[in-house]
Amino acid sequence: MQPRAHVTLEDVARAADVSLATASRALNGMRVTPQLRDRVIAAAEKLAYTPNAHARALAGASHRTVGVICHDVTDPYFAAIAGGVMRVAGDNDLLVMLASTFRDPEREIAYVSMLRAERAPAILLIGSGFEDARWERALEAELKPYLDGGGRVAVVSRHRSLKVDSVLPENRAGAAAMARALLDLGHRRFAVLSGPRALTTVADRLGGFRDELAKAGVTLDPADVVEGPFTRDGGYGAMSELLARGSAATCVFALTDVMAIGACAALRDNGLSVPNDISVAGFDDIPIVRDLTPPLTTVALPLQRLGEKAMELALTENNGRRRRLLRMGGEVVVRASTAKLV
Amino acid sequence: MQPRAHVTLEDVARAADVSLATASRALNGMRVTPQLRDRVIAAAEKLAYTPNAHARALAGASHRTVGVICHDVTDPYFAAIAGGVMRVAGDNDLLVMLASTFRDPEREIAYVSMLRAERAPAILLIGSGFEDARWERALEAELKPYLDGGGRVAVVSRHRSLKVDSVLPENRAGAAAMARALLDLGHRRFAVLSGPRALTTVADRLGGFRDELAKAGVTLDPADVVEGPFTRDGGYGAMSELLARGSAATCVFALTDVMAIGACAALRDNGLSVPNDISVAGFDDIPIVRDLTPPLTTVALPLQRLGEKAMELALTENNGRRRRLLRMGGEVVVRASTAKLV
DNA sequence: GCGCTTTCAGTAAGCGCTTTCAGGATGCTA
DNA sequence: TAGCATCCTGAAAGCGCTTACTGAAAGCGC
Repeated sequence: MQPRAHVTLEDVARAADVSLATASRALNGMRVTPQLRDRVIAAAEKLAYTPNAHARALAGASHRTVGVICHDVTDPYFAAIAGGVMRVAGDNDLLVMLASTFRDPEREIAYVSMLRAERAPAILLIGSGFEDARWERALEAELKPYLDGGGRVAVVSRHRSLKVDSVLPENRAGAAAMARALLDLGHRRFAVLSGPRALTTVADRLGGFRDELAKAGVTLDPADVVEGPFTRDGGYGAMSELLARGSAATCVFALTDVMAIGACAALRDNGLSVPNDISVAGFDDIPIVRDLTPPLTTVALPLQRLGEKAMELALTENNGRRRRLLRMGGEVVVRASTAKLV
Repeated sequence: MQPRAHVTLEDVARAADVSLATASRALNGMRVTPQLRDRVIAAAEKLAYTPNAHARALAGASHRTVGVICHDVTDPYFAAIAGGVMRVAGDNDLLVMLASTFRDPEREIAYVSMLRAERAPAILLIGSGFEDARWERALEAELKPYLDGGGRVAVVSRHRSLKVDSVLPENRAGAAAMARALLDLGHRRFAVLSGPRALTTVADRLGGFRDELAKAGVTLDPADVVEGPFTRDGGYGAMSELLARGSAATCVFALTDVMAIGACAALRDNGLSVPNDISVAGFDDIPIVRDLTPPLTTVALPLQRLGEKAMELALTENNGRRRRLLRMGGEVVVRASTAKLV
């Protein structure tokens, strides 16, 4: 038998000798005589029938694939959050579509647009927004009609204009707490490995850290703030740059754990010991940092929970009033990568 | 103005005062008088129109979202491969939909079925298959009609029955090479931290390792092979179990790097030093293991390349003849986690 | 046994889009 | 200026499915 390109419901109906409507009903578990239903199901199985999701969606049946857009699934930070999202989605019998923008605002818009086109019931935006008015307007322009059309949106970690449910990790206060913890250890001269200024997360963490230091009368020398991509290699490069500049900092605060990992590698490659020669702290508490030697001091964020909460928000009605889950995490976990200065 | 639930092409056509056909053509860049086209585009923008992807797909337009199914995006191994897939997909202007099965065969089938329903142009299956005849048949039953319907499928790392293009990491020979490398270091008593027997990858790696040892007259004591989940905690647990058993092994081979990381943590927690007290080796060469202390000896797989190749296979015609990219990677990289036994 | 409600299968009307086909301008040749 | 090819535009036919709506048959009370 020559296989048909696609087996349709009509084929099934014909094979079972029933009408289209009956076939549809039988397959969707609606009231149909058991005898007919069995015939339809048998026919469907024999023909390896799979309903065309597009036709189904078009005909009005809701569909169950939510979209999750993050910067980079390859980054453990996003992977952990996505893990949380998928957990809750799985519990609710939803399929998850994960997309990476690789921090390209254009691509983010493209994905939102696509998800909108797919009539996904919900879109989750994970990760820092950009400090870019043009992008903000464009995203707004995509999201507004989507929301008006009944779409649900929840975001993790972007607090700007968007009028949607959000889960906000404690970036600013977390960084401030880290400043205090490091000051308590006796450090007075700090360096910061920063990420792209365009990310709101960078502004928050750097600001929180700097302001708290200022309260203690410690200022951050601009030469001690090095910017690099939010990646392991970005951290490596930034740390190398810092060493090249001959910074006198006794403690380096990397704005993400991933960068901190790169920084530690750079230090090791330069024959410096953490924390004996220099202390290193990170932010996020991604799972791996506990297993590093030395384990990394960092600001703990309940990553998996952030994802779970975001999915839950998107799943429940908000009655048009935006909800915000503030102050998620932000506690400093002091491990062995930071030394007490005597 | 009360926002419509969904702006349709018809709304745009009416606003621009043209026919449906013209609106469609204008928006799709087909030949239309510039004047009309501008009017249509202006109207579309004003109304924040986004074409309904389902209607479009149903009407026959091809769509550009490929599906990637892996065991767990949260695992750096899959994340790295997925990264490669996305790179190539991005270059080809494709959107990628990532799904995690969490090693549940049922869920894998569900995702394939869904992707089939979505009429995704290609499906990529990443990661070991299961040694389970029932599952194999069910998957076959999903894939066959999909392929017959013109769908493209490529797999990474599952070499069983499936008649589809595949990229096969050098599991068996890689493990054998590792056995030789470890023997060369002088080790004679080994332990293996294994994954679920149901995974073909486990059979290959364990078999390759064991057989190569046998060639050198070294046998693997069954008590020195501990099974656990392919996760960090799985490795931790398996290593703990091994210690509890009082194994005399001088070298532990974990079937994946992720497990090896857990194993190192367990050893550290037990006050044992790697590699002084015991050597540890892994498999995969996920990016992080270079940054561990000590950096991990492992079998290097070109993870990103595996993903890229798979995507490329799925993108190019195979004329019904299945292609296999064999012997990808498999070289042993000796780092500091394994010591020479004198 | 008659008229009523109830149950269930079938008919057909879309969902929003692409695309074929046909027809009306337009421009060109002779 | 008639005749023909060339372009565009619009009308309409689906793509495969869901779901009113319709109507027939069956079950009920009197």
